[in-house]
Amino acid sequence: MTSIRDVAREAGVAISTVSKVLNHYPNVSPETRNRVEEAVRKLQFVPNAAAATLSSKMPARICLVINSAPSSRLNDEISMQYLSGAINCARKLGMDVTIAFSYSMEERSVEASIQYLRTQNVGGLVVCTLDKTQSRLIELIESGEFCTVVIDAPFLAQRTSNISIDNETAQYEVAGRMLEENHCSRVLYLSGDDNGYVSAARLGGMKRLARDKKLSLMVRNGHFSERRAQEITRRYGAQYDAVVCASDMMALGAMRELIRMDIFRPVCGFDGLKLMGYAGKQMYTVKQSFDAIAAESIREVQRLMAGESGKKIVMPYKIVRMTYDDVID
Amino acid sequence: MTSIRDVAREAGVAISTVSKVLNHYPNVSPETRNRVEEAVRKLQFVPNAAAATLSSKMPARICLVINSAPSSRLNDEISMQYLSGAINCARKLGMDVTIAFSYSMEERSVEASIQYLRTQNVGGLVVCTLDKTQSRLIELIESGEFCTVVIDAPFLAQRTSNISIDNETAQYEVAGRMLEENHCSRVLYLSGDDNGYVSAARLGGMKRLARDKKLSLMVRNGHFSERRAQEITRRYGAQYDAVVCASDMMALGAMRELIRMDIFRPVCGFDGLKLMGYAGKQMYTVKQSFDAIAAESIREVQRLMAGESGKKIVMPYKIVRMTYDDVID
DNA sequence: TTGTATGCGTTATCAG
DNA sequence: CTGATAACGCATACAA
Repeated sequence: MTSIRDVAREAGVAISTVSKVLNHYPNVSPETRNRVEEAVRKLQFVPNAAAATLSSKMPARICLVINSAPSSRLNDEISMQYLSGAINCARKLGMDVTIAFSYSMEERSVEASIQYLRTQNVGGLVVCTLDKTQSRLIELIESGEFCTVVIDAPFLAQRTSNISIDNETAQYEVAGRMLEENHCSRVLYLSGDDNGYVSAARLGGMKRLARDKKLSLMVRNGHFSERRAQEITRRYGAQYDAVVCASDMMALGAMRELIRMDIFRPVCGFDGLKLMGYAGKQMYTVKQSFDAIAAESIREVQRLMAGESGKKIVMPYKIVRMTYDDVID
Repeated sequence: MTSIRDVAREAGVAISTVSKVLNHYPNVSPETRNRVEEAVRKLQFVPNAAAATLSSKMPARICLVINSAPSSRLNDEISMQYLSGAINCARKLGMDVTIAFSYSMEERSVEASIQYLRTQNVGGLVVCTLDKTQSRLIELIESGEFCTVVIDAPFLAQRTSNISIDNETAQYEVAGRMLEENHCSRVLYLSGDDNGYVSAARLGGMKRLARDKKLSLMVRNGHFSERRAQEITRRYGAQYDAVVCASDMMALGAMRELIRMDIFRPVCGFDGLKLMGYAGKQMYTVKQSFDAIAAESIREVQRLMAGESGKKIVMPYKIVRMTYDDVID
């Protein structure tokens, strides 16, 4: 294997000079820089990342914690976007990303996870999907052992940042838009589970809208479950003008049931899954840019690793209408 | 940071002895082994992976090449299963997995990719999704630069293995089962694109079935596209007894169109996506265990890296019926 | 601006 | 069975 030493010899300079060129240090004359770069090309030199991290002692790795329980397969679309956003961004920044699944972190003790991450030279965590049942992961975050960015959950500390869209306002807006267009005033709201960190904010947005627009509002807990959404809609759907859902999956269930009942009620969801195209009718939803969120998370965790302190980041979103034709290929 | 040296001091042995214990070498007395293990526990010692790979010169990393173009979001379910299967298996084997997206490999020159992978200490590749348009990735595979396992494409060489289910037989069986149950003999077959490596095998299976069962068979290229499947079904669906599709997405499109046309024809797909539950009717499909395939790929690439030679691996599958109720939560 | 020398935490070789 | 010690490839403080 060709090393930095060979490059140095080829270019007729010292090893350290090569290193400086490679790492874009300022104090190198253009001339030597050229010589070195040419030698690099000629020898097809490739720096060894392991040696670099070992030498610099800088843990350049970030662990992306994602969720993919068998039960959530249909949400994989979201996870993949987190993944690609994070990986592409990290690669640009020269950081290395390793993947962990949140369910597997729940299977091990916190100490075991910490040990594993340390072994892997992980210095920062990006937690993509978190609910209140994931006690070990939460403990890991709160331990402050690693710089951490948590998506969609309100953790904040010296070395912990959080990032999300403004769920409250988004829910307010998407519901408001749909209700207005359809002249509805009696609303059935399917909220998310209490274990979900975003549920409260979304519910809050809906309640605020109800106050502002003097809506009659009934709230039922759909637990982010398509099946529950169906059941609730079957029972109460006919009595309301519209169904507002705190997630796309629930919106799908609600719409499916309404079609089965052969009554029309506008429905809106939340997240912008492609799957929404299969609802059968067009639907409003809140489209998040998960890859942008993940990219920003990577930047943020890098900031934290550089010693900066944790903060709260709010990302933009869009209200969109999705139909089958927007979605299929 | 506590290192192997500290452990050695604590246990009163040499560094090399600690290393031997850590790596489960045979020639260590149970007594010293215990002393070392205790010291490890006491100091909460965590070995440094970077130093290990640097020293052993063994590239312990595997790059998993997956696909997640925006157009294929609905197939993310498959990619995520590949991902989790690979990562879980690799972790058990103590191998490190890094992720690359196939579209980003097409954006760079082959040399650049090789260089990047080398830098990352990658010794093996697992390519999850490949079609004939991905010329650079193909070139990379054929360069033999890395030990490679290709899923669902017939690459084979000294350091290249391939793995897949028996697509020919699977197509034969799933179509056979469905046609028999529904007493159909006139079949519209929506094949995959010629760019897909599995298309020919699946088509072959269908043709063999047609011969064996004396079916009247019409083949149309659906390009793995839901929309195309719809169009073809609209045009020809009424003239046939059943629609057999080389992918779930096409099956969805076909079924949707049949429902719109308000005629019933049995449809079957291929892959076992959860999304199939949204077809509206129950459907037969071929369920692949993508995570098992990925896990096996990891084991295989490790075998290749150990110097063994490439081979062809065939994985099992199941014929299943999927309905909405099987799928939703 | 360039070069020298030391250390990062392991593994592996080889002598005891 | 155990212990020195030399790599591994690079970064960096320091000397020139």
